[in-house]
Amino acid sequence: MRAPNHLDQTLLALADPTRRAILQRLSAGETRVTELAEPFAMSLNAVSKHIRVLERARLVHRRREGREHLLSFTPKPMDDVARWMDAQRANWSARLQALDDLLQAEDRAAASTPPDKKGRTR
Amino acid sequence: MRAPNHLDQTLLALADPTRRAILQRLSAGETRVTELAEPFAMSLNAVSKHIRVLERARLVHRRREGREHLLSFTPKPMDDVARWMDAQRANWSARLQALDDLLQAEDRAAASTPPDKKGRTR
DNA sequence: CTGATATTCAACCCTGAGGTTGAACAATGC
DNA sequence: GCATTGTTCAACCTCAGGGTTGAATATCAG
Repeated sequence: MRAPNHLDQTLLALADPTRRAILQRLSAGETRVTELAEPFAMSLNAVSKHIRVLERARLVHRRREGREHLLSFTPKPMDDVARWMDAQRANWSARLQALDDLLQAEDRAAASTPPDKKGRTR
Repeated sequence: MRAPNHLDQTLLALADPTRRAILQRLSAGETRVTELAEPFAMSLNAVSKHIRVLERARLVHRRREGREHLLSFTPKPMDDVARWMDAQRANWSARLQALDDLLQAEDRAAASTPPDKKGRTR
């Protein structure tokens, strides 16, 4: 029994072209379910399920107005993803930078001592 | 038979805490498979499968050195995700901005005409 | 009340994801 | 050659994802 966290659910929700298309459509404004489903080559029910996935990930908010359900895009979870990715890339860059510094230090050391075959591949 | 595109595969690969942890570990530098698997409460085989998912998404590159397989993080696919998200949020902001402009225009119009109760619910 | 429209619920199917275990393969050490 | 280490391959299990169809629910229009 896993307890999927928010990042899991957001990324999972985004990992489907239909759902990304839905979000794209919604970022142009509130839309009814049927209207949203119309362009897709699948049943209304299938789209309804996709919407539930997006709601679970809090990427979509539903507002009921009579028998119509109006959906809107709520971008906050994507900010969280962006933050995770930024952190990840910061790590990565930091490591590359450290590696670079190290290599330069080695070069300087090599320059002041008899050059004895430094194999810096790449 | 769907043909999942790169975004799909990248996001799917990222939508799992084990795999995100693997990437985090790898962003600190190249690591052997066994070493990578050690902290996880699952079989080596399970981790090996996760790695294959990451490779399929091109988030990880494998370099064979003797019997050891050295894995490294390759961030490019995450850049693509970042680009998609930026575009998405640009859309969203643009729409909010347009909405805002519209509302302000209406307010100005309302201020210069007798308010005649148009049922703008909410 | 009746019928049409908007939407979900429920049951089912198929495929793939994530895990297991056991065997196979490849490189190393003696 | 032989045992050991690093890693994958293969078969299997269970469960969730994404789709279908058919029925149920809620609202609106007459």
